[in-house]
Amino acid sequence: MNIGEIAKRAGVSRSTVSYALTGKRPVSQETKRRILTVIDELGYRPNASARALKEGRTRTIGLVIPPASQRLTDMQLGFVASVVDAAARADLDVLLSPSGGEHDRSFERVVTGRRVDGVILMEIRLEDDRVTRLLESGLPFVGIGRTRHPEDMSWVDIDYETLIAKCVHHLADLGHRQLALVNRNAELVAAGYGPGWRAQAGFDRAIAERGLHGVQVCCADDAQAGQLCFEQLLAEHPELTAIATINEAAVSGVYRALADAGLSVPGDFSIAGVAAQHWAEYLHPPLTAADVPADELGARAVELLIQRIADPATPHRHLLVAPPISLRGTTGPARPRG
Amino acid sequence: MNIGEIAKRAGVSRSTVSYALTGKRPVSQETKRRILTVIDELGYRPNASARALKEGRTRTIGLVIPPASQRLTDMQLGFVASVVDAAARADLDVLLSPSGGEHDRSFERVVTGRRVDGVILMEIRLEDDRVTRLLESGLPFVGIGRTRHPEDMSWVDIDYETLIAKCVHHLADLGHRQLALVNRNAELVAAGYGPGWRAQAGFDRAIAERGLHGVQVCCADDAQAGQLCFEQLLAEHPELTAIATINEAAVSGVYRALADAGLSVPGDFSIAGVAAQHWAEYLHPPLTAADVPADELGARAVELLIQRIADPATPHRHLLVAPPISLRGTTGPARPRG
DNA sequence: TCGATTCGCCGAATCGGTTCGACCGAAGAT
DNA sequence: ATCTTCGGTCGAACCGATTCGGCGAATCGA
Repeated sequence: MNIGEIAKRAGVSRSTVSYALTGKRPVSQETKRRILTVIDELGYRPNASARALKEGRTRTIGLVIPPASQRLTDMQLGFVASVVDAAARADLDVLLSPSGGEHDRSFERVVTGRRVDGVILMEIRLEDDRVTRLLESGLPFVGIGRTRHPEDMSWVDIDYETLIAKCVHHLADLGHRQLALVNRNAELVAAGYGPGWRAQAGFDRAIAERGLHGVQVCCADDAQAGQLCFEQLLAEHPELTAIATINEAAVSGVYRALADAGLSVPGDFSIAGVAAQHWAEYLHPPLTAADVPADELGARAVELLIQRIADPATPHRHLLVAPPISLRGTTGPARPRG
Repeated sequence: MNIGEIAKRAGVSRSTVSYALTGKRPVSQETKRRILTVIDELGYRPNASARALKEGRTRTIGLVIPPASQRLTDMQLGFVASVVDAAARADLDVLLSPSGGEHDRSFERVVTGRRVDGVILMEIRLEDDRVTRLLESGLPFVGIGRTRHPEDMSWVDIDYETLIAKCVHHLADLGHRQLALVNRNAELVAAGYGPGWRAQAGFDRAIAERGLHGVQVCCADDAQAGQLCFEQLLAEHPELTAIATINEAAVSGVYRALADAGLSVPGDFSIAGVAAQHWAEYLHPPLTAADVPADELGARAVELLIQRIADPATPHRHLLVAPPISLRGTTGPARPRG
């Protein structure tokens, strides 16, 4: 069922069929009607590979996600969903590549085989081999997240540094003097995961500015870990009265640990964080947090990518979002514990 | 950077380069070495579209997921993750198609443009247009879930009917007489979503067998809805002492509603369900549930699909899993409420 | 009435691989 | 010594689309 078959049955040449479909040259009403009728009867669809070969583009974008082994956080899921959705609206298909490590076959295939017109990259580290590979390959790409040298690439990102600083200031305003930052999992942070480092930088800066005392802990991205991690934190630092966090998946575990310790929120303990809006509202109690518009960010990343694909020479664009903190009742005046 | 360029620089013909890479015909050591050196220097990779065009296969599978608008449940996420993972292990790429409605461009593109060698379909309804389309297109596919005529296709599925019946029997054994089934969201069930209908069938059957009294409610797939829905259910049916559910996302809302009503689990109220193992353990308290091995199911679906792609004439294969119920403490002896 | 446009269509080249038939020289069989 | 076999290579066809140059007929202007 190829274009030649259609041409034969409609009594025209193959090129005429092509022009009838694309409209790139005029075709008479009558001929077009005949062609479309045949196409309809036979259910013909142009072969995507052939078209891609000739046109030099695949109408497909790659989406590089964290490896399947680790559960996606709600925010990451929001990114994926909105990227897929925005791509579908632009009639682009999405090729998924679960790639985290250094040498990943899936990533190489996607980047290197001209399978996609561009790539959206998630979970970027400050130094990221995949970014290097993409830059030297010349393939258009957009990061959800950025490296240490953000001017070299296009990206959308969350301003964790500012947001965590804001959280600290908010808590300091409420009288809290002893704070902790609950970061993402240790390996990720150790590997130079951008949000982890920037959150810590923002935390340290704000702590210093306000003359507070702060500790930082890494915690695996799930509720169980959050619970354990926080129990330990409470035991080692009984002076703490509040935490700031970027680890949305750990928060419900933190809640449990607090409940088990007989501490009320926000009466005895305050929590402020950065989380996908959906998730912050979903938590019980709803989390006072900077509401990250994950859905919008994914869509914007696709927009940027489409522009870069259309004109790879266009200057890099960046979108750094720092949404305001929504007060939902997990932060309150400090009350010394004893 | 095409194969001709490599051939020229290595001083051989294009076919020799091809044979050196694929090994489909012998090439002398010396020649092969020269070719590989050039390829390495220039970083050449065969163009996937050209290869797909000639070979007639794309080394890509399609994964049809629910539309991005609705949040994936934990179980669905498990399916996606394991499919992607299994595909990557088999050196297959995964093209994502978020398709729920009837006429979906993304789905049509994937199915019809020879973009993929096969498809894995999620969220199947008893009567499903997408299955019909796939059957008439002749494209190999495997369902995670099955239609009303399951013999016509290959699938892996969860035996919700049996499992919910088991839950009911388990609760009946504990002395519960007044049960409710908390189903998935109403639109899905109304649209003929297989698990929804089969769960209800199993529920009705077991209720009848044990001479119990049962009600069924549909509930949107999230915690808020679970809470509201369950509050209403408690109010309208104060006689209930237990529920069975296939709606894992709603369970934590149910917990909240119970806590708010001052009812303890399992002292005052029992809950048994069907859920991804990961999720059942994650819940607080951990849910007594049939542990669905979501990770395994996705991998098995990919296996079946690979077989069908290799030989489309192979008879259809089916995998219906009915894992045992893991008792985790959310079910206990009935105690009349008053 | 005749040359210049315009319209509608065709044929052929092209994208970048794979694959098949053929060829050549060297080694083995008879 | 001749015939076969086989390893190693080449050239050309092919997959199914897009696209460009060109060509005949109809239309237009002068």
